[in-house]
Amino acid sequence: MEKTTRSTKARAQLDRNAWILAAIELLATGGVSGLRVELLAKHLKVTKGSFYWHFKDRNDLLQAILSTWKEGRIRDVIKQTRATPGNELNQLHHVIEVYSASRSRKGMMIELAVRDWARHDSAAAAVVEAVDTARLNCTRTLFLDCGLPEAEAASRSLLLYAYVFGASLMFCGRYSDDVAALKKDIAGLIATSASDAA
Amino acid sequence: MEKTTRSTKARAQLDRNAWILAAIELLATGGVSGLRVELLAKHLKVTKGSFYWHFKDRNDLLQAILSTWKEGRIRDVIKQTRATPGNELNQLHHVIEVYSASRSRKGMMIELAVRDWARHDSAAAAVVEAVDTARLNCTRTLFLDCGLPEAEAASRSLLLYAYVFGASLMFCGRYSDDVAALKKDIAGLIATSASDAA
DNA sequence: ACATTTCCATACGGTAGCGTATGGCGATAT
DNA sequence: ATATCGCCATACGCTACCGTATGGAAATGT
Repeated sequence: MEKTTRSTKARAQLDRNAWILAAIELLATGGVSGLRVELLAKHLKVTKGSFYWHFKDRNDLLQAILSTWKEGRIRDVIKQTRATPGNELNQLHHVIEVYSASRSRKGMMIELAVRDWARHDSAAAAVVEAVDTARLNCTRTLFLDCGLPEAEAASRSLLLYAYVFGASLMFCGRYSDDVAALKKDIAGLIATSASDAA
Repeated sequence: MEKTTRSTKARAQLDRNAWILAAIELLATGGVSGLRVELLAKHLKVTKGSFYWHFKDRNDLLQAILSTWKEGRIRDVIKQTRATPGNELNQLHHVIEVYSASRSRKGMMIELAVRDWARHDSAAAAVVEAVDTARLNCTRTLFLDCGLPEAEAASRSLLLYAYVFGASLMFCGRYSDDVAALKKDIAGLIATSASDAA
Protein backbone atom coordinates (compact mmCIF):
# COMPACT_ATOMS: atom_id res chain seq x y z
CA MET A 1 0.00 0.00 0.00
CA GLU A 2 3.06 2.22 -0.05
CA LYS A 3 2.71 4.90 -2.69
CA THR A 4 6.11 4.18 -4.21
CA THR A 5 9.36 2.51 -3.31
CA ARG A 6 10.94 5.89 -2.89
CA SER A 7 11.68 5.16 0.76
CA THR A 8 13.63 1.98 0.09
CA LYS A 9 15.85 3.04 -2.77
CA ALA A 10 15.75 6.86 -2.68
CA ARG A 11 15.58 6.82 -6.50
CA ALA A 12 12.46 4.92 -7.21
CA GLN A 13 11.20 5.61 -10.68
CA LEU A 14 11.86 8.10 -13.37
CA ASP A 15 8.83 10.09 -14.38
CA ARG A 16 8.48 12.41 -17.32
CA ASN A 17 9.19 15.49 -15.27
CA ALA A 18 12.45 14.15 -13.90
CA TRP A 19 13.61 13.63 -17.46
CA ILE A 20 12.63 17.17 -18.38
CA LEU A 21 14.45 18.69 -15.43
CA ALA A 22 17.61 16.73 -16.14
CA ALA A 23 17.34 17.68 -19.79
CA ILE A 24 17.20 21.36 -18.91
CA GLU A 25 20.38 20.93 -16.89
CA LEU A 26 22.07 19.45 -19.91
CA LEU A 27 20.65 22.16 -22.12
CA ALA A 28 22.27 24.77 -19.91
CA THR A 29 25.73 23.32 -20.30
CA GLY A 30 25.72 22.05 -23.86
CA GLY A 31 22.99 23.89 -25.70
CA VAL A 32 20.35 22.21 -27.82
CA SER A 33 22.93 20.53 -29.99
CA GLY A 34 24.49 18.99 -26.91
CA LEU A 35 21.18 17.68 -25.66
CA ARG A 36 21.29 14.07 -26.87
CA VAL A 37 19.09 11.36 -25.53
CA GLU A 38 21.76 8.76 -24.99
CA LEU A 39 23.92 11.25 -23.14
CA LEU A 40 20.97 12.35 -21.06
CA ALA A 41 20.17 8.76 -20.21
CA LYS A 42 23.72 8.19 -19.06
CA HIS A 43 23.42 11.18 -16.74
CA LEU A 44 20.35 9.60 -15.22
CA LYS A 45 22.06 6.23 -14.90
CA VAL A 46 19.66 4.51 -17.23
CA THR A 47 19.59 3.61 -20.90
CA LYS A 48 17.62 5.20 -23.66
CA GLY A 49 15.14 2.35 -23.48
CA SER A 50 13.67 4.27 -20.59
CA PHE A 51 13.62 7.50 -22.51
CA TYR A 52 11.59 6.16 -25.39
CA TRP A 53 9.02 4.88 -22.98
CA HIS A 54 8.39 8.35 -21.54
CA PHE A 55 8.81 10.27 -24.79
CA LYS A 56 7.78 9.66 -28.34
CA ASP A 57 11.08 10.92 -29.68
CA ARG A 58 13.69 13.60 -29.08
CA ASN A 59 11.46 16.34 -30.37
CA ASP A 60 8.80 15.36 -27.87
CA LEU A 61 11.30 16.12 -25.12
CA LEU A 62 12.31 19.41 -26.70
CA GLN A 63 8.74 20.65 -26.86
CA ALA A 64 8.17 19.61 -23.27
CA ILE A 65 11.24 21.56 -22.24
CA LEU A 66 9.98 24.66 -24.02
CA SER A 67 6.60 24.34 -22.37
CA THR A 68 8.07 23.87 -18.91
CA TRP A 69 10.50 26.74 -19.32
CA LYS A 70 7.87 29.09 -20.64
CA GLU A 71 5.47 28.52 -17.76
CA GLY A 72 8.21 28.75 -15.18
CA ARG A 73 9.60 32.01 -16.50
CA ILE A 74 6.22 33.69 -16.75
CA ARG A 75 5.29 32.56 -13.26
CA ASP A 76 8.60 33.86 -11.99
CA VAL A 77 8.43 37.31 -13.52
CA ILE A 78 4.95 37.82 -12.13
CA LYS A 79 6.22 36.89 -8.70
CA GLN A 80 9.30 39.11 -8.96
CA THR A 81 7.42 42.19 -10.12
CA ARG A 82 4.67 42.15 -7.52
CA ALA A 83 5.38 45.33 -5.59
CA THR A 84 3.67 46.99 -2.69
CA PRO A 85 2.38 50.44 -3.69
CA GLY A 86 5.09 53.04 -3.30
CA ASN A 87 7.86 50.50 -3.46
CA GLU A 88 7.99 50.14 -7.23
CA LEU A 89 11.42 51.66 -7.66
CA ASN A 90 13.01 49.30 -5.18
CA GLN A 91 11.26 46.43 -6.88
CA LEU A 92 12.77 47.48 -10.22
CA HIS A 93 16.24 47.38 -8.74
CA HIS A 94 15.39 44.01 -7.30
CA VAL A 95 14.38 42.75 -10.74
CA ILE A 96 17.66 43.89 -12.25
CA GLU A 97 19.52 42.18 -9.45
CA VAL A 98 17.58 38.94 -9.70
CA TYR A 99 17.77 38.68 -13.47
CA SER A 100 21.46 39.37 -13.47
CA ALA A 101 23.74 36.49 -14.25
CA SER A 102 25.70 36.72 -11.05
CA ARG A 103 22.62 35.87 -9.02
CA SER A 104 21.50 32.82 -10.89
CA ARG A 105 24.22 31.60 -13.17
CA LYS A 106 22.40 28.41 -14.09
CA GLY A 107 19.20 30.23 -14.88
CA MET A 108 21.04 32.57 -17.20
CA MET A 109 22.78 29.70 -18.95
CA ILE A 110 19.38 28.15 -19.63
CA GLU A 111 18.09 31.49 -20.79
CA LEU A 112 20.92 31.94 -23.28
CA ALA A 113 20.66 28.37 -24.50
CA VAL A 114 16.95 28.78 -25.19
CA ARG A 115 17.50 32.08 -26.96
CA ASP A 116 20.18 30.55 -29.12
CA TRP A 117 17.82 27.71 -29.82
CA ALA A 118 15.17 30.22 -30.84
CA ARG A 119 17.38 31.55 -33.61
CA HIS A 120 17.05 28.26 -35.49
CA ASP A 121 13.67 26.92 -34.35
CA SER A 122 10.33 28.62 -34.73
CA ALA A 123 8.71 26.85 -31.77
CA ALA A 124 11.45 28.04 -29.46
CA ALA A 125 11.20 31.50 -30.98
CA ALA A 126 7.50 31.62 -30.18
CA VAL A 127 8.15 30.65 -26.57
CA VAL A 128 10.86 33.27 -26.19
CA GLU A 129 8.57 35.89 -27.65
CA ALA A 130 5.80 34.98 -25.22
CA VAL A 131 8.15 35.16 -22.27
CA ASP A 132 9.56 38.47 -23.43
CA THR A 133 6.11 39.93 -23.83
CA ALA A 134 5.14 38.89 -20.33
CA ARG A 135 8.32 40.30 -18.85
CA LEU A 136 8.08 43.59 -20.72
CA ASN A 137 4.51 44.00 -19.57
CA CYS A 138 5.40 43.38 -15.94
CA THR A 139 8.25 45.84 -15.72
CA ARG A 140 6.46 48.38 -17.83
CA THR A 141 3.74 48.43 -15.23
CA LEU A 142 6.33 49.04 -12.55
CA PHE A 143 7.80 51.96 -14.46
CA LEU A 144 4.33 53.36 -15.01
CA ASP A 145 3.64 53.17 -11.30
CA CYS A 146 6.83 55.12 -10.76
CA GLY A 147 5.19 57.94 -12.64
CA LEU A 148 6.80 57.55 -16.04
CA PRO A 149 4.77 58.18 -19.20
CA GLU A 150 3.77 55.24 -21.41
CA ALA A 151 6.48 55.63 -24.03
CA GLU A 152 9.33 55.97 -21.61
CA ALA A 153 8.08 53.09 -19.48
CA ALA A 154 8.15 50.88 -22.56
CA SER A 155 11.59 52.05 -23.59
CA ARG A 156 13.10 51.51 -20.18
CA SER A 157 11.54 48.07 -19.90
CA LEU A 158 13.17 46.98 -23.11
CA LEU A 159 16.44 48.57 -22.11
CA LEU A 160 16.35 46.71 -18.82
CA TYR A 161 16.06 43.23 -20.28
CA ALA A 162 18.28 43.92 -23.26
CA TYR A 163 20.98 45.10 -20.89
CA VAL A 164 20.63 42.16 -18.54
CA PHE A 165 20.85 39.55 -21.28
CA GLY A 166 23.46 41.44 -23.22
CA ALA A 167 25.66 41.80 -20.17
CA SER A 168 25.54 38.07 -19.49
CA LEU A 169 26.48 37.61 -23.11
CA MET A 170 29.60 39.68 -22.60
CA PHE A 171 30.74 38.45 -19.21
CA CYS A 172 29.72 34.85 -19.46
CA GLY A 173 32.56 33.64 -17.31
CA ARG A 174 34.41 36.32 -15.47
CA TYR A 175 33.14 38.50 -12.64
CA SER A 176 35.52 41.11 -11.39
CA ASP A 177 34.83 43.76 -8.80
CA ASP A 178 35.07 46.31 -11.57
CA VAL A 179 32.21 44.72 -13.42
CA ALA A 180 30.13 44.61 -10.27
CA ALA A 181 30.64 48.32 -9.76
CA LEU A 182 29.73 49.03 -13.37
CA LYS A 183 26.58 46.98 -13.08
CA LYS A 184 25.46 48.86 -10.04
CA ASP A 185 26.08 52.08 -11.89
CA ILE A 186 24.09 50.91 -14.87
CA ALA A 187 21.17 49.83 -12.74
CA GLY A 188 21.07 53.43 -11.67
CA LEU A 189 21.10 54.63 -15.25
CA ILE A 190 18.18 52.43 -16.14
CA ALA A 191 15.99 52.90 -13.13
CA THR A 192 17.12 55.87 -11.10
CA SER A 193 15.86 58.62 -13.31
CA ALA A 194 12.51 56.99 -12.93
CA SER A 195 12.54 58.75 -9.59
CA ASP A 196 13.34 62.04 -11.28
CA ALA A 197 10.01 61.93 -13.02
CA ALA A 198 8.19 60.96 -9.83
CA MET B 1 51.42 33.09 -68.83
CA GLU B 2 47.93 33.84 -67.52
CA LYS B 3 48.02 34.24 -63.75
CA THR B 4 45.16 31.81 -63.18
CA THR B 5 42.29 30.28 -65.08
CA ARG B 6 39.96 32.67 -63.33
CA SER B 7 38.97 34.28 -66.61
CA THR B 8 37.97 31.03 -68.28
CA LYS B 9 35.98 29.40 -65.53
CA ALA B 10 35.10 32.26 -63.17
CA ARG B 11 35.74 29.93 -60.24
CA ALA B 12 39.34 29.05 -60.54
CA GLN B 13 40.71 27.68 -57.34
CA LEU B 14 39.68 27.60 -53.72
CA ASP B 15 42.16 29.18 -51.37
CA ARG B 16 42.17 29.02 -47.60
CA ASN B 17 40.48 32.37 -47.21
CA ALA B 18 37.57 31.45 -49.43
CA TRP B 19 36.93 28.47 -47.20
CA ILE B 20 37.04 30.66 -44.11
CA LEU B 21 34.60 33.19 -45.54
CA ALA B 22 32.17 30.51 -46.59
CA ALA B 23 32.51 28.89 -43.20
CA ILE B 24 31.60 32.13 -41.45
CA GLU B 25 28.48 32.30 -43.59
CA LEU B 26 27.52 28.84 -42.45
CA LEU B 27 28.38 29.72 -38.87
CA ALA B 28 25.93 32.59 -39.00
CA THR B 29 23.02 30.39 -40.02
CA GLY B 30 23.71 27.17 -38.16
CA GLY B 31 26.01 28.01 -35.29
CA VAL B 32 29.19 26.13 -34.51
CA SER B 33 27.36 22.85 -34.23
CA GLY B 34 25.98 23.36 -37.72
CA LEU B 35 29.38 24.07 -39.16
CA ARG B 36 30.35 20.68 -40.59
CA VAL B 37 33.08 20.19 -43.11
CA GLU B 38 31.12 17.96 -45.49
CA LEU B 39 28.22 20.39 -45.51
CA LEU B 40 30.56 23.30 -46.06
CA ALA B 41 32.20 21.49 -48.96
CA LYS B 42 28.82 20.90 -50.53
CA HIS B 43 28.10 24.62 -50.35
CA LEU B 44 31.33 25.27 -52.20
CA LYS B 45 30.54 22.63 -54.79
CA VAL B 46 33.52 20.51 -53.89
CA THR B 47 34.16 17.52 -51.69
CA LYS B 48 35.88 17.35 -48.37
CA GLY B 49 38.99 16.06 -50.09
CA SER B 50 39.63 19.68 -50.89
CA PHE B 51 39.02 20.79 -47.34
CA TYR B 52 41.58 18.48 -45.81
CA TRP B 53 44.15 19.79 -48.21
CA HIS B 54 43.72 23.36 -47.01
CA PHE B 55 43.13 22.56 -43.35
CA LYS B 56 44.61 20.08 -40.96
CA ASP B 57 41.24 19.28 -39.46
CA ARG B 58 37.98 20.91 -38.46
CA ASN B 59 39.52 22.60 -35.48
CA ASP B 60 42.09 24.22 -37.72
CA LEU B 61 39.25 25.89 -39.58
CA LEU B 62 37.55 26.96 -36.36
CA GLN B 63 40.66 28.67 -35.05
CA ALA B 64 41.14 30.40 -38.38
CA ILE B 65 37.57 31.65 -38.19
CA LEU B 66 38.14 33.04 -34.72
CA SER B 67 41.29 34.78 -35.82
CA THR B 68 39.67 36.30 -38.89
CA TRP B 69 36.63 37.46 -36.96
CA LYS B 70 38.67 38.95 -34.16
CA GLU B 71 40.81 41.05 -36.45
CA GLY B 72 37.88 42.19 -38.53
CA ARG B 73 35.82 43.28 -35.55
CA ILE B 74 38.65 45.19 -33.93
CA ARG B 75 39.48 46.92 -37.20
CA ASP B 76 35.83 47.80 -37.64
CA VAL B 77 35.24 49.30 -34.23
CA ILE B 78 38.31 51.47 -34.58
CA LYS B 79 36.99 52.71 -37.89
CA GLN B 80 33.48 53.32 -36.56
CA THR B 81 34.58 55.26 -33.51
CA ARG B 82 36.98 57.67 -35.21
CA ALA B 83 35.25 61.01 -34.67
CA THR B 84 36.16 64.52 -35.60
CA PRO B 85 36.57 66.68 -32.46
CA GLY B 86 33.24 68.08 -31.35
CA ASN B 87 31.28 65.40 -33.16
CA GLU B 88 31.65 62.65 -30.56
CA LEU B 89 27.98 62.56 -29.59
CA ASN B 90 26.83 62.05 -33.16
CA GLN B 91 29.45 59.36 -33.56
CA LEU B 92 28.07 57.55 -30.53
CA HIS B 93 24.60 57.53 -32.05
CA HIS B 94 26.17 56.29 -35.24
CA VAL B 95 27.82 53.41 -33.38
CA ILE B 96 24.53 52.38 -31.83
CA GLU B 97 22.91 52.49 -35.25
CA VAL B 98 25.64 50.53 -36.97
CA TYR B 99 25.90 47.84 -34.32
CA SER B 100 22.18 47.37 -34.24
CA ALA B 101 20.85 44.19 -35.76
CA SER B 102 18.59 45.93 -38.23
CA ARG B 103 21.54 47.46 -40.00
CA SER B 104 23.63 44.38 -40.47
CA ARG B 105 21.58 41.30 -39.83
CA LYS B 106 24.25 38.92 -41.02
CA GLY B 107 26.92 40.55 -38.92
CA MET B 108 24.77 40.21 -35.85
CA MET B 109 24.04 36.57 -36.56
CA ILE B 110 27.76 35.92 -36.71
CA GLU B 111 28.23 37.89 -33.53
CA LEU B 112 25.65 35.84 -31.65
CA ALA B 113 26.97 32.59 -33.03
CA VAL B 114 30.49 33.39 -31.87
CA ARG B 115 29.25 34.45 -28.44
CA ASP B 116 27.29 31.24 -28.09
CA TRP B 117 30.39 29.39 -29.17
CA ALA B 118 32.37 31.22 -26.50
CA ARG B 119 30.18 29.79 -23.77
CA HIS B 120 31.53 26.31 -24.48
CA ASP B 121 34.99 26.96 -25.86
CA SER B 122 37.80 28.79 -24.12
CA ALA B 123 39.53 29.89 -27.32
CA ALA B 124 36.35 31.53 -28.57
CA ALA B 125 35.84 33.07 -25.14
CA ALA B 126 39.29 34.65 -25.30
CA VAL B 127 38.55 36.13 -28.71
CA VAL B 128 35.24 37.54 -27.56
CA GLU B 129 36.88 39.05 -24.53
CA ALA B 130 39.54 40.72 -26.67
CA VAL B 131 36.94 42.16 -29.02
CA ASP B 132 34.83 43.38 -26.13
CA THR B 133 37.79 45.07 -24.52
CA ALA B 134 38.65 46.86 -27.75
CA ARG B 135 35.09 48.00 -28.25
CA LEU B 136 34.63 49.18 -24.70
CA ASN B 137 37.83 51.17 -24.93
CA CYS B 138 36.79 52.86 -28.15
CA THR B 139 33.36 54.00 -27.00
CA ARG B 140 34.64 54.90 -23.56
CA THR B 141 36.98 57.34 -25.22
CA LEU B 142 34.05 58.80 -27.10
CA PHE B 143 32.06 59.29 -23.92
CA LEU B 144 35.06 60.84 -22.24
CA ASP B 145 35.42 63.30 -25.10
CA CYS B 146 31.80 64.20 -24.56
CA GLY B 147 32.79 65.42 -21.15
CA LEU B 148 31.71 62.51 -18.98
CA PRO B 149 33.80 61.43 -16.00
CA GLU B 150 35.76 58.17 -16.15
CA ALA B 151 33.33 56.05 -14.19
CA GLU B 152 30.25 57.10 -16.09
CA ALA B 153 32.01 56.75 -19.43
CA ALA B 154 32.83 53.17 -18.57
CA SER B 155 29.32 52.42 -17.38
CA ARG B 156 27.67 53.86 -20.44
CA SER B 157 30.03 51.99 -22.74
CA LEU B 158 29.09 48.71 -21.20
CA LEU B 159 25.43 49.63 -21.25
CA LEU B 160 25.68 50.47 -24.93
CA TYR B 161 27.03 47.11 -26.07
CA ALA B 162 25.02 45.09 -23.59
CA TYR B 163 21.88 46.76 -24.89
CA VAL B 164 22.75 46.27 -28.53
CA PHE B 165 23.50 42.59 -28.19
CA GLY B 166 20.68 41.98 -25.77
CA ALA B 167 18.18 43.64 -28.05
CA SER B 168 19.19 41.47 -30.98
CA LEU B 169 18.78 38.53 -28.65
CA MET B 170 15.19 39.51 -27.98
CA PHE B 171 14.09 40.53 -31.46
CA CYS B 172 16.04 38.06 -33.51
CA GLY B 173 13.42 37.84 -36.20
CA ARG B 174 10.74 40.47 -36.03
CA TYR B 175 11.12 44.21 -36.59
CA SER B 176 8.03 46.27 -36.11
CA ASP B 177 7.75 50.04 -36.26
CA ASP B 178 7.10 49.97 -32.54
CA VAL B 179 10.44 48.39 -31.89
CA ALA B 180 12.16 50.92 -34.12
CA ALA B 181 10.64 53.75 -32.13
CA LEU B 182 11.69 52.15 -28.88
CA LYS B 183 15.23 51.69 -30.10
CA LYS B 184 15.51 55.32 -31.05
CA ASP B 185 14.23 56.23 -27.63
CA ILE B 186 16.75 54.00 -25.93
CA ALA B 187 19.62 55.37 -27.94
CA GLY B 188 18.66 58.67 -26.41
CA LEU B 189 18.68 57.18 -22.92
CA ILE B 190 22.15 55.80 -23.40
CA ALA B 191 23.84 58.68 -25.14
CA THR B 192 21.76 61.81 -24.84
CA SER B 193 22.47 62.67 -21.25
CA ALA B 194 26.08 62.65 -22.26
CA SER B 195 25.27 66.06 -23.66
CA ASP B 196 23.78 67.10 -20.30
CA ALA B 197 27.18 66.77 -18.73
CA ALA B 198 28.88 68.63 -21.54
C1' DA C 1 -1.28 -17.72 -7.92
C1' DC C 2 -1.63 -15.74 -12.22
C1' DA C 3 -2.01 -12.15 -15.50
C1' DT C 4 -1.21 -7.53 -16.54
C1' DT C 5 0.94 -3.27 -16.46
C1' DT C 6 5.10 -0.29 -15.75
C1' DC C 7 9.44 0.71 -16.46
C1' DC C 8 13.83 -0.29 -18.18
C1' DA C 9 17.90 -3.16 -20.62
C1' DT C 10 19.77 -5.09 -24.78
C1' DA C 11 20.35 -5.54 -29.44
C1' DC C 12 19.75 -4.01 -34.07
C1' DG C 13 19.65 -1.23 -38.46
C1' DG C 14 20.34 3.15 -40.27
C1' DT C 15 22.38 7.90 -40.96
C1' DA C 16 25.72 11.65 -40.50
C1' DG C 17 29.90 13.22 -39.68
C1' DC C 18 35.28 13.01 -38.98
C1' DG C 19 39.68 11.95 -40.62
C1' DT C 20 42.78 9.13 -43.83
C1' DA C 21 44.48 6.99 -47.88
C1' DT C 22 44.92 6.93 -52.40
C1' DG C 23 44.18 8.01 -57.14
C1' DG C 24 43.53 11.44 -60.92
C1' DC C 25 43.98 15.51 -63.60
C1' DG C 26 45.58 19.92 -65.09
C1' DA C 27 49.27 23.17 -64.67
C1' DT C 28 53.97 24.11 -64.26
C1' DA C 29 58.83 23.16 -64.36
C1' DT C 30 63.06 21.28 -66.63
C1' DA D 1 58.09 15.21 -73.34
C1' DT D 2 58.31 13.78 -68.98
C1' DA D 3 58.28 14.57 -64.16
C1' DT D 4 56.61 17.12 -60.42
C1' DC D 5 53.33 19.64 -57.83
C1' DG D 6 48.97 21.77 -56.56
C1' DC D 7 44.20 20.83 -55.98
C1' DC D 8 40.50 17.85 -55.71
C1' DA D 9 37.47 13.23 -56.07
C1' DT D 10 36.54 8.68 -54.32
C1' DA D 11 36.51 5.20 -51.12
C1' DC D 12 37.13 3.46 -46.60
C1' DG D 13 36.88 2.67 -41.44
C1' DC D 14 35.32 4.63 -37.34
C1' DT D 15 32.26 6.82 -33.89
C1' DA D 16 28.16 9.01 -32.20
C1' DC D 17 23.67 9.39 -32.61
C1' DC D 18 18.49 8.25 -33.56
C1' DG D 19 14.62 5.31 -33.35
C1' DT D 20 12.64 0.46 -33.05
C1' DA D 21 11.94 -4.12 -31.49
C1' DT D 22 11.95 -7.23 -28.14
C1' DG D 23 12.69 -9.26 -23.69
C1' DG D 24 12.72 -9.08 -18.67
C1' DA D 25 11.92 -7.88 -13.91
C1' DA D 26 9.25 -5.81 -10.45
C1' DA D 27 5.08 -3.98 -9.00
C1' DT D 28 0.15 -4.23 -9.17
C1' DG D 29 -4.52 -5.87 -10.06
C1' DT D 30 -7.91 -9.84 -9.58
